[in-house]
Amino acid sequence: MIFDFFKEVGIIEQLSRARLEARLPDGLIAPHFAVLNHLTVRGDGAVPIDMARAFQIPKTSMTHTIKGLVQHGLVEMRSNPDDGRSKQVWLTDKGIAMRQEVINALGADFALLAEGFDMAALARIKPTLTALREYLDDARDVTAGG
Amino acid sequence: MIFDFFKEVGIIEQLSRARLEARLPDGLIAPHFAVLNHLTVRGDGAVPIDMARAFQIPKTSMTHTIKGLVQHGLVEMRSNPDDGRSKQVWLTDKGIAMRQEVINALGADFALLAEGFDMAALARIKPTLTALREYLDDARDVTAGG
DNA sequence: GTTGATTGGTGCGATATCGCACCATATATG
DNA sequence: CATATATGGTGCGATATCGCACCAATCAAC
Repeated sequence: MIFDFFKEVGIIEQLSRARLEARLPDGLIAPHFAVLNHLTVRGDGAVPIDMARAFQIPKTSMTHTIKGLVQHGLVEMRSNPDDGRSKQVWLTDKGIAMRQEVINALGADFALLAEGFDMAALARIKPTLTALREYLDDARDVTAGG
Repeated sequence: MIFDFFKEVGIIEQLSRARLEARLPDGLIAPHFAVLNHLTVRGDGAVPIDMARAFQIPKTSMTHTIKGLVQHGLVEMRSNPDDGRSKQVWLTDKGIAMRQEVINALGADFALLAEGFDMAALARIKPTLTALREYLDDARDVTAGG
């Protein structure tokens, strides 16, 4: 049944998140890492509201996550020269280093996974997951029956 | 890359959870529904600690979730005649009815999804997801590099 | 059977999520 | 350019998650 499909997705998300967070320093959780990663991959100095939209979370949640990163010295907030309302979030050297360490540790985790599980099978189903994600993303505001 | 696989899983989880919660009465979220569903599918009168283990969450979290369901009159707590330490969680008529209404609403959501997305493709990749979930589940305590 | 260890539940505190309200700034309208 | 509207950020309160500590009940070891 299709309901079970999403149940499996939920469990895998929970288990993989637990493994990620086991690699993070005390006091940091998945959303913190997601921000560091976003800044690295999509470009440093992002505006908080833009990341909130990218993650599809409320802006108050993003404010809170960034505050935690600032307190740990992993990012710093700067005023945005182009817009006095908004700010920019910049990685610190410590933040760059910490993300890299986590990436390295995750590499070991993935290597272990590859020893016991058919990674090619995951690569094979990834396009379908991507298509589903894109569909759900686009149809975000479409509701059945009101 | 394999990292992106889990990223897709995370996003799909987030989007599907949002859609589920849009179908729930005010004040109830996915974990509440998960408990109602568990009691319906796996058997009524479950012991809280057993559900906490099934969901792989701390027992304090389960206590909290059940408390919310009790306050909404959807389940009731009874003492366990077989073990004075533990309790049992039983669905109320209201709880049974509420779950069914949500199931019905989700049916409409799934029908809408089926109109725009290839459900057979999801059915095709489900076994791989199940295998991955089982693997991660079994290897829960195995760590790479300590 | 007494005693120590284990187990199930919960109060409490720290942190997370998020809606509401508010303020500062920017943009649009005239 | 004065004013209305929109936008970005944050304080606050409600609820969620979860580790720690504690208690009651059970089980294990003798």
